[in-house]
Amino acid sequence: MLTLPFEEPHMMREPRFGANYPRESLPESLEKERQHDRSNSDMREAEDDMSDREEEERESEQDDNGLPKKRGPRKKKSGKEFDRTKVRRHEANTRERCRMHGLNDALESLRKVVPCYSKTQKLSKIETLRLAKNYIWALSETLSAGKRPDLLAFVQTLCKGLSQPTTNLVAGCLQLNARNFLTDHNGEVMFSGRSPYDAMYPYPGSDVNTPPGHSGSSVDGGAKPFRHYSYSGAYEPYYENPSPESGSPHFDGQMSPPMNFNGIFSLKHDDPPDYGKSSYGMRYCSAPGRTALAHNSMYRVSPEGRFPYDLHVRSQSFQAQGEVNGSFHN
DNA sequence: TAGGCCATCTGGTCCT
DNA sequence: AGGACCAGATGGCCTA
Repeated sequence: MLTLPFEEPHMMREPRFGANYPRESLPESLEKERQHDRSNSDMREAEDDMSDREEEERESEQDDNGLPKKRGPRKKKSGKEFDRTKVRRHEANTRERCRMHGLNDALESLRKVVPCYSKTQKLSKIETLRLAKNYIWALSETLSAGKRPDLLAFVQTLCKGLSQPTTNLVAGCLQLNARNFLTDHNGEVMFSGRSPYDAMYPYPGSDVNTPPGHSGSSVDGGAKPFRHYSYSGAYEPYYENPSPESGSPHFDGQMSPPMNFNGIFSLKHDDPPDYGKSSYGMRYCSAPGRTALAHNSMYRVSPEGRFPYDLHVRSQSFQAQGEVNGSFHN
């Protein structure tokens, strides 16, 4: 169906800034799209005349019951009524744009609190939602387990159901070898590596890392290709690059806010972030020597450096919730 | 060039 | 009546 606007030519030139739209209070996000909008509206303006004609033809085709309309002179809206309809439609369009911008702002806020954030390589909407769901799931499992989590299993849970590019991005953010988190055709994350410490930290339960909506999708119908690997001083093989200063090819170097300002994942940080000020959640270090412990950590790295990350899952997570809620209530 | 992603317009439905 | 919400349609942009 060809959807064409009602706007009159003079409105089409500034489709976003009709008489009823407060320019002064225009959000920044709207301002940035003005240029883009103009190009679209120019195209629509050329089609406006045809729009009116086609609309009238549509109205004449069927009645309220979907049946062909009775013959006779079609009731035509008066010019005043027609103008009012157009104005209302235009106002509705403006409101709808604002609503969608609010939705996008909220989504952007969500992007900033999931464990993989990059201004230059933004996650798509659907991938943001998937990653957020996985993140919540992984954190919930960590909480319910009541014991130190498995790093790789945690990351694998994060990557479940994500596209390969997103998986690469997440792995890049975490400075892990993306090849260890290959996603198979069923959307399951396949781990190609093998930890010699698998038996050292056996994970309780068999399905604790399967997010809702991802169960039963494996080929064998029950067994998950998702294996639980523990982390120890021998984790170096899982890094794409031993240098903490280099990321994956898809990673632009900007860490997600959990690393940048929330401190969930703390890579590339020699100094521990100030958790008392702004951070929450989980972080882990990129090298055994980088203990980077917060004094209020729930989980701590063992003296042998077997567990190079720790968790902050109590008060800091509530802080995080507050931040998220705040973002969504802007 | 095809496909993915996105913004926008639009009409329908529901609610106040 | 009017606003919020939703989903379909459409076209633009970008990338492989």
